[in-house]
This record gives sequence, C-alpha cells and structure tokens, in this order.
Amino acid sequence: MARTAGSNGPKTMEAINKAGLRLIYEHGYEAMSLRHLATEVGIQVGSLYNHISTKQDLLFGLLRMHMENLLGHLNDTLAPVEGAEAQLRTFIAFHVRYHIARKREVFICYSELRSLDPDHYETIVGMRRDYEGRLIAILERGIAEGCFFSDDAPVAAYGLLAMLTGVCTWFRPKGRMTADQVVALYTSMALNAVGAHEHA
Amino acid sequence: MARTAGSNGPKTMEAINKAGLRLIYEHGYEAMSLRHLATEVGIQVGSLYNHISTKQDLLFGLLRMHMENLLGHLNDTLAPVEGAEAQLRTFIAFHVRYHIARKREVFICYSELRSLDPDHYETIVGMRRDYEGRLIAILERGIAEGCFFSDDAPVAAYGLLAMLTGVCTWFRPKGRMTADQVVALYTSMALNAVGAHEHA
Amino acid sequence: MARTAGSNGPKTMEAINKAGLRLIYEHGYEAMSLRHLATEVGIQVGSLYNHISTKQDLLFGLLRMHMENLLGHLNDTLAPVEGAEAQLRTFIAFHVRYHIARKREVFICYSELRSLDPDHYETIVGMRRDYEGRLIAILERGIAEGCFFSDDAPVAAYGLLAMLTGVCTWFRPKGRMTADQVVALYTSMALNAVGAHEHA
Amino acid sequence: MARTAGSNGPKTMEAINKAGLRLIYEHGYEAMSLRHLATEVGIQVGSLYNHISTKQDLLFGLLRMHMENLLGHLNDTLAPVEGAEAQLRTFIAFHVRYHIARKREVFICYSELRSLDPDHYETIVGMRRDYEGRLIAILERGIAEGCFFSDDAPVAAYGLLAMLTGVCTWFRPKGRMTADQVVALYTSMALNAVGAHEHA
DNA sequence: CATGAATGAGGTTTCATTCAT
DNA sequence: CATGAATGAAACCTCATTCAT
Repeated sequence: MARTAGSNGPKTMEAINKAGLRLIYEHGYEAMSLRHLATEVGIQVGSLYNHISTKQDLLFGLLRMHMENLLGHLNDTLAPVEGAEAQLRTFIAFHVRYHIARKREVFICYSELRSLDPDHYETIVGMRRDYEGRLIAILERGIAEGCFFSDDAPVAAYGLLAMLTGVCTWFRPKGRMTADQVVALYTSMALNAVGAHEHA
Repeated sequence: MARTAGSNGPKTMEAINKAGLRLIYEHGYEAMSLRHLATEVGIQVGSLYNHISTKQDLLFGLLRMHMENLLGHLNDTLAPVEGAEAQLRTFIAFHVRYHIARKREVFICYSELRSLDPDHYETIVGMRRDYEGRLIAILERGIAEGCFFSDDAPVAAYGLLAMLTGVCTWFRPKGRMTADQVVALYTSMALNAVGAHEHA
Repeated sequence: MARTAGSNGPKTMEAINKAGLRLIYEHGYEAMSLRHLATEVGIQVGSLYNHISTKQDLLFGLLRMHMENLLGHLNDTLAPVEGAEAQLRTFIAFHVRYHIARKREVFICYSELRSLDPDHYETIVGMRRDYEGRLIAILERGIAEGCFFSDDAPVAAYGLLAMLTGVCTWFRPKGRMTADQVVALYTSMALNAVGAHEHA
Repeated sequence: MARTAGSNGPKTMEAINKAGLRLIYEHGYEAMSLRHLATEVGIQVGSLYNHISTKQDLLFGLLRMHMENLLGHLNDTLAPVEGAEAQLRTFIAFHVRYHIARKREVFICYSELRSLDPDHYETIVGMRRDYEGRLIAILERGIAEGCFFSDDAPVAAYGLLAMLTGVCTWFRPKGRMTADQVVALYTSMALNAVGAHEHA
C-alpha cells in the first residue's frame, strides 16, 4: 500500500514536531516512544525516519528551534529600547509573555537538558547562557548607572529569571488573571527586588 | 550462594534510597534502570525487590520522605516566630538553606512529578500545596497588617518560591558565594519584591 | 541488519500458530516461553510482537480458531442428516475423526481453559456449550421419539462426549486400530450406552 | 524473630499439601508460585524448604499419594467381589464416587503429568497403568465368560474410564443429581456400552 | 523450625532503528 | 515517501532456591 493520498513531506515534518513537542512535554523524552509519536501523527514508526534521523535529533531540533526563536525575538524586542530600567521592563514583559505563550517549549528546554547528547547539551546551554547574559548586562548597566541595586548582578539575574519563568507553571489563560495583569505584577515585584524606584 | 556476608536489610534499603536519589537526579526516573541502581548498590537486580515493591514505589517513597521532612522542619522552624516580617525572613532562610542542602530531592520533586501514578501524584502535589500555603498565609497576614504590599498574595508567593527555589540550580558549595551570603541576598530581594521596608 | 530475505508476514504468522500449537500441547501454555517459540519459528523474540499482541492473545487465537472450525464443520456435517439415530451416528463419527485429526487443538482447548483471561474464558466456554448443545438436542429428540433411552439427556451427553473425546489420549495413527475401526467400536458402545438397538 | 508459637512440623506439612493441591488445581503447577503457596500457608517462602525439598517434589508427593490411595482403596473394594459383572458394577461405583470426592487430585493427576520429571512421570504413569489394568482384566474375564461383549477390551476400558472420569468435570455436590443417581445412571450406560444385560 | 535477604536465571514486553518492497 | 517485518538490546519484574541468623 502506498502513502495516504494528499499527505506530503513538509506537512508531515510539521506534524511530527508538533506532536513531538506535546508528547515530550506530557510524558518526557525518555517516556515518549516513537511508536506513540507515530500513532499521533498517523503514520507508521518506520516512516518517521523519512523525516528525522534519530529520536535524539528530534529533541535537539525542537530545543534549538526554541532557543533561536527566543534569542531572535529578544534581540528584536530590545534593540530599539534605551536606558537600563526601560530595558529591564521590556525584558520582563517579553520574557513573561513569551513563556506564557510557549510554555511547553520552555518547560522541555529545562527538563530535558539532561537527555541531550553532550554536544547538543553544550549547544543549548550555550544559547541559554547568551540569553541570561542579556539580562545580566542590563542589570550591570543599571547598577553602574545607579538606578538598580544589587551586590551581585548574575545572582540577581538568576533570581529574577527563576521568578519570571515560574509563571508558566501556574498561569492558565482562562484563570483569575490576564497576561497583562501578570506582566504588571511581576514587573513591579522584579523592579522592587532590584531596588528600582517603581513608578509605572 | 546466598547473600554476601555482612550485608543486611536496613543498610541495603538505605543504600538503595541513596543511590536511587542520585541516579534519578542525574538521569531522570525513566532513564534510570534498576540494573544500574542494583549495580551501584552492589546487589543483583532481583534483590532490589526484597526492599522495594516496584520502581514507582521507590520514586514515591523518596518524594514522600522529602515532602514530609520539608513540612516537618518548616513547621518546627516557624513555630516560635511571631510577626509577618519575621516569619517571612525565617521562611526565606529556611527555604534557601534547605534547598541548597537537599538540591537533589528538591529537583526530582519537581521534575519527576509527571512520572508518578495518579494517586501518588495527588499525594505529593497536595503536600506541596500545604507548603506553598504556609508562605501564602504569611504574605496575606503581612498584607493585612500593612507591612507587605501585593495585589495578589498567591501569585506573589509563587513568584518568591520560584525565585528562592531557583537557587539550587546554580548554587555550588565551593562557588563564589557562601550560603549565608545567598540567604542575605535573597532575603533582601524577596522582602523588597513584596514591598517590605528592608532594614536588616 | 533488517529482516531475513525471503521471509514475510503471512507465512510468519502461520509458522507462529503452528509452532505455538505444538509447544503449548507439549509443555503447556505457562511452561512455553516466547523465547522458545521464537527459536522454533526462527525469528527473534521481539519479532513475535509484529504478529501477536500478547502471549494470551496467541492462546486465545488458537482456541477460538479451533472452536469456530469445530462448530462450522459440525453444522455442515449434520445439516443433511435426518432422524435422531442417524444424527447420533453422524455426530459420533464426526467427533471421533475430528478429535483424532486435531488432537492437539482438542487437548489444549480443555487443558488451557484455566489460562484464559476471564473474558476469553467465557467466549470459549460459550462455544463449547454450543457444541455440547448439539449432542444434547440429538439425544433429547431421540428420547422423545423413543429410539434412545436415558433419564437425563445432558448427563448422558457429557458421558458420551467424555468417552469419545478420550480417544485422542490414546489413539496412535500407526497403532493397533485404524480410525475406521475406532469409529465403529465407539459408535457401537455409544449407541448401546443410550439404549439404541444397534444394527449397523 | 522465631516461629509463631504453637505451629509445628506435621501440621505445617499438612497445610502445605492442602494448599498446594488447591493452588495447583486452580492455577496449574507452572502458574503456582511458591510465594503464593507460602502466603496461603501463612509462612515465608524460605520456610517451605523445611518441609519440601523442591517444587517438583511437592507435585510428585501429591500425585503419588493420590495414586497409592486410589489403588489401595480399589483393591480393598474389589477383593471380596466375585463375578465379572459384579466386579464391573463395583468398579464403576468405586470410580465414580472416588472421582467425585477427590476431583482435584484426579484432575491434576491428568493435567500435570507433563510437569513431572521423566522419572517421576514413569512412576505415576505406571501406577495409572496398573489401575487401568484392573478394569481391562475385568472386561476380559467378562468377555471370556460371555457376559460382556467387545472387540477390544483395552479400548473399551479406555472408553469407559474416560466416560466415568468425566463426571468430575461437571458434577456439583449441590447440583441436580445426587452421587447415588449419578452412579446408577453411569452404571447403566457403562454396562449397556459393553453389552451386559442390564437388570439392576 | 521460621525468617529475610540474597542469588542468577528467566519471564513477557517495549524500544529505537533498519530496510526491502 | 509510506509500509510492515525484522533486529537485538534492554526494560521491569518474578521465580525457585539457599543459607546465616
């Protein structure tokens, strides 16, 4: 029997990525079997290998795509903004909104790091370090300019990132708060935390 | 041949828990094989089943033990403290120190929730809710008393918890900062974040 | 390396059924390991699962196939026959010949009932009850018509069935008697047992 | 910890035999685990080995005990009886009653033959052959004396034995018929089957 | 005589991956 | 590009049996 009429390569790859993201999010990389994935996509296991080279490659592809997206959008968003405090506000809003919108990508990007091959691990961790570096730089500039206060910019950055990232573990689109409210609340907490005089 | 001379029950169970905790932390529950665990403990795979009933039970046992410990110590620590701000300071110090000391337990208690059977999941999540509830209560009292400020105590609590918990992802005992310094820094950030007038 | 050149699906399934039947007959369902079965078929253990879903399914498949065959052939054989005595003679000849020819299927259909899952058990026992029902009906008609005699048609039927089925425990194709002789002898005994005036 | 006060050797052995018989009857020898047996008896697995030497020995013990009992009682019962027809009637009544009373022993003595080691197998099959021999001898004498009719005494004996033994697959103590009625009915069928003039 | 911890083999099943068709 | 049958390793778990205590 030949393939189902109408199906085609790019669409299948897209379907694999989509289903793969969901399944890894729900069950974890190790616990997701390619059989399960194939069933969700509607093809046979063997057919997956027309689109991916290994299971590991599927994971790496998803994580790299996510990190490239994240970094790209952050750069685009920060580019036109000037001043440490304005940049921090922009960063916070961007981070929270992005993490709400892509909570599955974000989650597996933390939880499945340990499932990556050493090389792939280094690549992804490097990109994450770049991302963190952007926030650290903002804080350092703010501290130098006197508008923020902290004894240790990196540690402060890790604290803020953890706080902001945590939003995707409890936020529900139809919950008690809107995304705008969450952004406002966290912006306030984060600015206070680093000693900025809040007046927004 | 029967058992190795000198080995015995309680010691073996202890060794299983210890090695199990480490292996789950390092490779994840799914990726940790009982073969691997048995090798680390120095017994045969089948012998594990003289001490645990299933792999799932090992995980649940570790997580429940951790949560009971956490809740017990928190209660003991908070009991003699009065006043919202003092309680918040106590909570922060306790949380940070505990999470630094037990980073592996803490990590798997978040990352392996999805590997729990539904019943076990409910049990652990319920205990975690109890723990969060203690912080929420402190914040609510402080807000009512006017010493803290936040529009939403639960969300503020989640934010603080995420920030404080994050410490165990980057803290290294022999790193740049001592545990005391981290406690001081995070106490400052957290109190500021909820609008307490910091003066400690 | 992929599959052995020349092997293919239907042939493998057939080989599995054939070897499975023999091994279950020889060692019993519980005592037959899938390792053993795979070796006999000439494939790897895991490959069995391209053709069966579980070990239990293999057993159920064999038993159901057997019972469907048995019932189908009985109906075909009895259809054109009229009169209670002629039908009894036909039943006896059919039963004995079929049980001689398929002694392994017959044996496991009795001996491995207890290895069936409850649902599967009910299905097979139901089919066996249908089969017994055909003989009971013949006896009841004969008793009503006065050509047989018995105080209890079902019990008489069970007695006859046990006697006739027993043949497959001792009959050897190259033994002292031919199948025809066995049929003649058992026909005589069975007809006498239910009081028919034997004159064949 | 020492043994439970009051328990003792012979009682434990008796309990093992009793529970073993039931479990083998219900699940089969292969499917019955010594763990299961120990639980039923109320001791630990290891303790079984104070009473049996191997699992195989437990089975053999049960079967040999059964066959010795069966042969012993048959001999006692037949000893005072004279005349082929009277002996056949006695045999039938004995066999049916015994098989009703000990249906579990009877069942496993057929179904678990294949689980016996070659030596044990020969022993039990030999005893069974002795038992069958008694019936064959009765038939042969009756045929010689002209009171029975059959072309083949052994095959007739196998037929009768199968019929009579089958009773333990359907007889229920609280069912439609009493044991006496079953004996009467099967005596009638069996005597008719071998052409004896029934007049009891 | 009972216990509990150990062994080592083996059980069924699932897995990622390959490849002729 | 899809299929289905194959591989071989490995998964969790159970088993009969042993023996120091």
